[in-house]
Amino acid sequence: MNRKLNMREVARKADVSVATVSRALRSPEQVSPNTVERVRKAAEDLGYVYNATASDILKGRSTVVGLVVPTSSSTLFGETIHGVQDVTAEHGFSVIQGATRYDESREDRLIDTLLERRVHGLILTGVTFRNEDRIRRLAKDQWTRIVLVWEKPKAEFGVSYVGIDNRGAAEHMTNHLIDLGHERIGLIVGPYSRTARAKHRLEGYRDALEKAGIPFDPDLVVERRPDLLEGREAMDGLMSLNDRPTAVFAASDLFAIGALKAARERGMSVPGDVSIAGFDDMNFGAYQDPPITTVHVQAYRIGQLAAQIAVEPIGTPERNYCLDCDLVVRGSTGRHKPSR
Amino acid sequence: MNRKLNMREVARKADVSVATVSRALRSPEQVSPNTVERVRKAAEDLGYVYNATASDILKGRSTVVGLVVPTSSSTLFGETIHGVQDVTAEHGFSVIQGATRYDESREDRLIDTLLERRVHGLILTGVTFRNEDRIRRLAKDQWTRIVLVWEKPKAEFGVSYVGIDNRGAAEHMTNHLIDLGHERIGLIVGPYSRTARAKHRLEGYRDALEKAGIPFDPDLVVERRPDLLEGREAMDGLMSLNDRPTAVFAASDLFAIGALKAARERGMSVPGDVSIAGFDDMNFGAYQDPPITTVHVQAYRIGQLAAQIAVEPIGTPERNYCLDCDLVVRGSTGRHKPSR
DNA sequence: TCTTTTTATGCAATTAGTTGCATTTCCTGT
DNA sequence: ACAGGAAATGCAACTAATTGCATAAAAAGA
Repeated sequence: MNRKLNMREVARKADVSVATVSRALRSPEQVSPNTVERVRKAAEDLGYVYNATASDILKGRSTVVGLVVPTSSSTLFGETIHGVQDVTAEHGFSVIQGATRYDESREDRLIDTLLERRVHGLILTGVTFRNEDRIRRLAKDQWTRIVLVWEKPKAEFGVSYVGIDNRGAAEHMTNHLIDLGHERIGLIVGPYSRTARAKHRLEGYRDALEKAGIPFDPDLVVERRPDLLEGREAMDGLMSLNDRPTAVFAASDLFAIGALKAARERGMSVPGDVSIAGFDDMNFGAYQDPPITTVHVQAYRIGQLAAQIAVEPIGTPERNYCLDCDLVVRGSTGRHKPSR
Repeated sequence: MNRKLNMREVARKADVSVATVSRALRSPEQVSPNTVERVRKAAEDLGYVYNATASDILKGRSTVVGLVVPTSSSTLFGETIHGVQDVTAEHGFSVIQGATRYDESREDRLIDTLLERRVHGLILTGVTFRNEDRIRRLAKDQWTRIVLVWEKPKAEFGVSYVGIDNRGAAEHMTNHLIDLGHERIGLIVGPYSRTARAKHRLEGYRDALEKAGIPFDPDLVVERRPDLLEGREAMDGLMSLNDRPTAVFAASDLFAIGALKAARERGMSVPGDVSIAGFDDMNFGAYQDPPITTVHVQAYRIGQLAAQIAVEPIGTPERNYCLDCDLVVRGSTGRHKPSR
């Protein structure tokens, strides 16, 4: 209806100046109670809504943070998103969000857009190597607060991060499988050639093998985009090998659940015929049959911490957190039976 | 670093006026190729980034849409979010997103914030009855384009919507169970006292019972917040009844997967001892053992359509879509065996 | 060469809210 | 009653980008 409903209109109605309206609504202690009431009533009657964007512009700041996730349809990143939203809301910030869907050009465009919106902070999950340089430059310029999430970047990156020790956790899980007597261990892993998270999980897997003196076999490693169907297909491939693995480390619970289905379809029992281990501890994992052995990640907490860093004033020194993540042993992994 | 890097700076560097900079960057055909080049270079050198927010303010429009979902950690709403993001991005819009987490006060505050950000459109998923009046008023004022999603609202609501016929689909699914010979059919359903989506599913269930001449038993209806654990607990309650149901319609796949686990824990076979039907066709459903019979919903498409409506110019008449959703019969439902 | 037309660029006002400074109003003390 | 101080309010400039109008410069036509 009335497209230009601004403080001027309210001022006219309340018979005061715009300045007074601004003060009455935003810092009422500077205005007489009488006037505050009159202005409030005028605003109410007109249906006036404060314009946060205009305020941001004028004050030369921004109360928006950008959030980039690989996908919005994941219970795991969902928890992180909730953590971010809760903390930003507390500070009066809004969240502009976008999903890359593992597509690098979408990632590029998303970051462009967020910068044009002048986000105060930028929380990046699963950035690809391609954009590393750009991130580093942005961080150095100090216009926006950059927070890398879910991954601990290289030491002298000069960027805040909130992550987990993917490499250590992957090594830990692989050791669990080795301890159960497995020697041929398959790995289904995310796009390790493009993201650090997947790369480090692969490295952890190799570390464990090496320390145990088990030779690395590239045929046992499958690189896939994390999702159920890809996990199922990857598992199917691994199970078709001549000398097939007796355990599979599916480095995402999505892979693991897909793999579980593939095993079931082949009439294989888990963990009787093959053990399956996941990563991330997505809520669905515990509801599978058998429930998935996995690595627990404090996804919500990660989001909270990232948001806390992101909303801090420009110029605040970078902060880093590396969160613990524990092995959760459930029913999908078991002792290797050499009898087969 | 340089906090006030604006067109004025670029203009100074390129030795032209701000007006020329604006034109060179945004509508280069109005400026001589020579100058365009000089301005572009200056902008590049300074690391200038266009300020979309300032442009919005001046033009008195907004290129942001607000998106409210019940939860961000759902593969289902995730698809809708992707649909929204893809279409809005095509039109140069950004998405400010928030999750209510089934909390009404969070919903209130979220809508407040989005209005203060002057979103051009507002896509609302799972609004509670509490906010219905407010929505109706907002829609009438025509400042923002309101789109209700995932639910077909009452006829003369005067708001755009993109939804499914929850009532019809629920009736359809209940009929499926009745056709299989079930007469005692449990229902685990979302907060029907607060959201239309759940309410209509309950009504569809009752419609089917009534038409089949099966008396409605309130003990068989459990109202819960949609999530795995709640589904498991609800199922446990239903299975503890003296005259327990032989089939359970879990009106969300989350409930269904939780219920499946509860049945398993009690040593009951599905569908041998009890049939379980879900709703929404979340990707995990097909990966359960047995795979869940459910109602397929075109979640991504819903998001696309909603976004299309949301980005249309203010004043465009409201549009409505009611999408088809098909029954997907999988392994979790089977014929009732009176032998028990 | 001089006009006419086209093209390019600058000026200044505009959007909405904020804030330092100036002014007015009110209250207190003498 | 009047000065002094405090509180309340208004004025106007500011944030960044856009655009109608005016002017300047270049190109085309006579």
